[in-house]
Amino acid sequence: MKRRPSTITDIAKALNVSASTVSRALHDSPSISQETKDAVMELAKQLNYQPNMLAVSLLNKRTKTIGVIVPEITSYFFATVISGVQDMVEEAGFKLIICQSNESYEEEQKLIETLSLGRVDGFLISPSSKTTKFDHLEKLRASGTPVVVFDRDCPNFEADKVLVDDYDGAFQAVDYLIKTGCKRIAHISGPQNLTTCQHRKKGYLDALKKNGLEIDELLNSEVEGFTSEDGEEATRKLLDLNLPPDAIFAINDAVAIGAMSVIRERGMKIPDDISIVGFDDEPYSKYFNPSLTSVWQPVYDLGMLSSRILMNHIANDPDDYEYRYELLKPELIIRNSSKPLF
Amino acid sequence: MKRRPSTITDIAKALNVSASTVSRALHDSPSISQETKDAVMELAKQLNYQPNMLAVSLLNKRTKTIGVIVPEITSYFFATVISGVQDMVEEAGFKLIICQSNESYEEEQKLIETLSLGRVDGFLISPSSKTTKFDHLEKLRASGTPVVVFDRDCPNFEADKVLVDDYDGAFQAVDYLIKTGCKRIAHISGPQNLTTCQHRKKGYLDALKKNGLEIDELLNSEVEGFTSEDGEEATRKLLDLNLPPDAIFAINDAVAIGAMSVIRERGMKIPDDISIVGFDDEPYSKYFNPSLTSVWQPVYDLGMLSSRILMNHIANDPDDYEYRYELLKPELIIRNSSKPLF
DNA sequence: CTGTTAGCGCCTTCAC
DNA sequence: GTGAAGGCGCTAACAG
Repeated sequence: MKRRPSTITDIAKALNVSASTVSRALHDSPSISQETKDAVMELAKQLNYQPNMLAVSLLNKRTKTIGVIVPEITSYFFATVISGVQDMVEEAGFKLIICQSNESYEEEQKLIETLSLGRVDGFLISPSSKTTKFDHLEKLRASGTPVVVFDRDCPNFEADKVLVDDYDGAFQAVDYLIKTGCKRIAHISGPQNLTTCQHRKKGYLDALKKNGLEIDELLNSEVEGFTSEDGEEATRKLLDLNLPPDAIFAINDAVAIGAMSVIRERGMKIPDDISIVGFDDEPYSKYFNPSLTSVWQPVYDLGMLSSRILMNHIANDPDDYEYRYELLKPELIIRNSSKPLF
Repeated sequence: MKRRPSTITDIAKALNVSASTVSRALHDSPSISQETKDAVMELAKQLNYQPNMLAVSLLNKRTKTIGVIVPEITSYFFATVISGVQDMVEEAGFKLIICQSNESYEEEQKLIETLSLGRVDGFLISPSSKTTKFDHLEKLRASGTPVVVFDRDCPNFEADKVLVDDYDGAFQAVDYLIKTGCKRIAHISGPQNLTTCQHRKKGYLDALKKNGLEIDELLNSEVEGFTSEDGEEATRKLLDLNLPPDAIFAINDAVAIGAMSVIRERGMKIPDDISIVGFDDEPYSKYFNPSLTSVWQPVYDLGMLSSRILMNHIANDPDDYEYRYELLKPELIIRNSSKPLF
């Protein structure tokens, strides 16, 4: 049943014309008689001819494919970014090869390697939490492959970057908690070699300082991963302190959810005994009980913008290209896991 | 800065040998002197030579790439399936091109078309909820491209299939609700041209019948999408009935979550006034308040198995290939949104 | 051990 | 208007 796909040469032979003529006819070149065109077109349809993009790519050195590397695909955040990317590049006729590094530096390296061999036209990358060296990215840059870094920054690596103002988001959240009367605000922070986590922590600290609150090291608990289980564990520790917190600002919603569950277990009331704020504003967050106050990020737009910049860079790559740096603004969404302002 | 990647010919010229020799040396062919090999290897490293997979693919007609088409990538279900697929095929050196049809038949068609041009070695497909004709898939089959259909069946289309026993999952859920004393059990069903939704509905109906409960058409509310918002709307209707239900079996967790929120709004108690059961057992479901009883599916395994079957089919494709049909078993996870058995 | 030839499928000169 | 030739990068015969 498996038969060889038909080629331009097949058509040429059957019609007793040259392959070039067929190629031109298929591309509707003006220098081909209508007669020939019609004949070619018809036979092409009949033979179910489909151009072999591999051959075309080999010839003009462009695959119309871009590689996307994310730490993981199952999180709402990255899945939505990808969705935005997809919708953007599709119009331009680009395909996506999506890969997850599983937060591993080695896997990330290998993925870039492999995709390079396939000659993707550009990369969209959010580095793993273990990535601290960027040689693999430098290599891409050296070879002239456009790269856009998104969400998680790669310090000292020059490229187009589309990031979120995590500092601002965190600052807003904590400043708000303070204004609602919280005095001992804890932070469950993420891996500190991720810029996003650094910036959120800094935003937290600066909000405390600005409001004249003392900084207590014990109130900062760092988690390895980003799951609710991580949040549960961190929260238990915080609640076991001699002076437990009256608010928790969590690195993300998943962790916040874990925190809420532990707090409920202990019979404490949210937000009366303790306020909770998350980060990401996942779709479910408003459905929790109480609904979760969280920092919303323009995730879909992040994907759209990153890919637009990449496509632009690919289409038009002068020697004096100036890297773009975009910082998107997050927004605090106030719900019932924190107290109202008045 | 953008320089042409070096090729086998570059190395050959520099070393005054033929391209074939270089090719053989790079592949560590036994018929090449160690001397030459060393020289080639060294220069290759020096020039940062990377084989052009496009050329290789063009030659041996295999791209080591498989196309994955899902309705949407942002749902926990499909994202996790993809994760399983990724982990499986990676070992075999395959890449993934992941695309979402956005539940549109047209987009699905176009995606298959485009990926075919790129000569992917096989397809992993879960059809859109609008897909009722399978000509696009038949075309693939005719061209000899292996296709594995997963989760959502394509009736009358012959292919490898890896599905979940949705009927069984639904039956378990509803049977359990009845055993805990529920008498008026509603079902919020999904688009009925999806086999998954059909089967869940049938499981629901059969469980009622088997237990001698009357079937009330009013207790079945069908939603278009799979979001919590859809669930809210459907639930409002159900609660507004003259004889409202004392339990709701929802097509998935997202819908169930929406249902819970409406029920809380109305001041009713879960599960005392009304029990809720979802489907998918998403990671957050156990963190809701009350935690959600749900039907768990072996999602990751679904991805692993589907891709294993596909890779197998690709590697070894005799004329008398027998399509495989796998039906994975779901499992009811009992939590606090439903009453205990005793 | 190594080189030559040919070709994967397509397109782009350069001829006529 | 159309054809022939050459080449994208690589590999698999077939010769030595």
